[in-house]
Amino acid sequence: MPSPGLQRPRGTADRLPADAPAWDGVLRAFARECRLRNFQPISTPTFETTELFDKGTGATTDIVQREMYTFDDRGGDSLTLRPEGTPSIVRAYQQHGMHVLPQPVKLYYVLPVFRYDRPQAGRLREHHQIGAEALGDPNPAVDAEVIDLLWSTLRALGISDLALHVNSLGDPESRPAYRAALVAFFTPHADKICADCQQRLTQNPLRLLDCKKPPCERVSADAPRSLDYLGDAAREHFDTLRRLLGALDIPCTLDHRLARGLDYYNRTVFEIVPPHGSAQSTVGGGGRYDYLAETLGGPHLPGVGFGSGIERILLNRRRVGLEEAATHVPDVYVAPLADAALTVVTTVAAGLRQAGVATEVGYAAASPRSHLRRANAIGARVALIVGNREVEAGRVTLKPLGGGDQVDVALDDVVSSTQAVLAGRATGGDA
RNA sequence: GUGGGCGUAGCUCAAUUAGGUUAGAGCGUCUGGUUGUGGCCCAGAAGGCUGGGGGUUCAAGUCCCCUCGCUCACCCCA
Repeated sequence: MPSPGLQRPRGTADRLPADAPAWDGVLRAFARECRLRNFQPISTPTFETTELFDKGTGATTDIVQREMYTFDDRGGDSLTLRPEGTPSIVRAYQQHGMHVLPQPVKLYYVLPVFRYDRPQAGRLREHHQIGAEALGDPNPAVDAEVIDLLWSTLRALGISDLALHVNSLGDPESRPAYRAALVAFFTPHADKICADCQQRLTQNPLRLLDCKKPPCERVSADAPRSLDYLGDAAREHFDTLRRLLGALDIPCTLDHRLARGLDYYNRTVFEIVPPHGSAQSTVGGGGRYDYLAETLGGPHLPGVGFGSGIERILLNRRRVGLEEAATHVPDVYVAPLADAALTVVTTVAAGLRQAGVATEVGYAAASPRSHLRRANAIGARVALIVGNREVEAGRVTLKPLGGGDQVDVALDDVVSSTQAVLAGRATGGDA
């Protein structure tokens, strides 16, 4: 691997031509599911003011505390490579006055996100997410549609063994009571939980729930459940969501310990995970964030959305044994046998391309053997050979590479004859 | 951020039990196999400061240290 010279930065990946079909497949499936639900595409800058994430993502999150790529630009402004998509989308909603549009405003995006973390399988410092946000409507039917969008996309991609975990974190009014209950519950057990968790006890008690360490899990098994602290409205919201998920035939598991790592969630939180996944295997996750917009200094704006890692989706496609499509190859190869054929080759190729036929050319005169070897290696189905004989006669030799006799066609008929051969019809050329 | 494994041509791997001459092969690439015809086959070539740096030794791809990178687990997330 590391040959001399420059290497890409740690935790980044090159996406090579061979990877394109799989990647495009994800984007196409996602765009289709979005279109079917009237989600519209949006894209926002790769970097934003640091303040957006400090306030939006939340100062107590790991993301903000130790994972952001933050730098001062030459003008002295603090900027940050986005570590997630949601705050940018809410910011764009506010900045463009999308409250004048029919609500909810439903947006989707595909974007690179950056987090400084130790790379491992399924975890990169730059990864890519598909995501969607529905802004301006608090109804649980919107939550259901957002979850359905991600679920359906993954199903369309052939990954059918994933599990949906859901929970409700309640609203700001009920949160203090629940938080206090957690603290009251865990404090007597403080000596039995890990050091991290002891810190969480004061910093962010909700996160005590999803610690995977056995001692902590033992303790938290009997911990108070957020559902028991929900207000009537939040309870009804969650019940309706689960009913609608049932109507959509989306099986979901109630996970009392699902808390998510972002500060802004209220009510609905969800995650989609593979059957035997570990912590870093989450394929996608999201939730409702009705108070994020206010946190950013705007008017009240309910919202719900998700993000899902494209690299992890692809990992799961491979895990379940799905084959990816082959890369595109040209249909035709045009081969000059002599310098005098170069002009003809160029114009023939241009004519084919105008007719929509993918065409590769030989860029220099060479022997038929070497040209045909190359044509074969490239995967072309038809070779068009132009040598001195053809140039003089104003014709080209058309050779089907899958077998069959080669024919000699007039320059004016090259496009139609080639298309006929590609379509599997008789060539019509005179031999 | 914490711990473990690994690092030889573009790729997959070799390199004779405690180190020993010009580090090999297959695949791939390029060029040829007389006269204008591919796939198979044959031949040849290109391609490595053995990730990088330092150390031990008469001698290091092989041993030691550092560093970079990959990888696995933890953590966290997508």
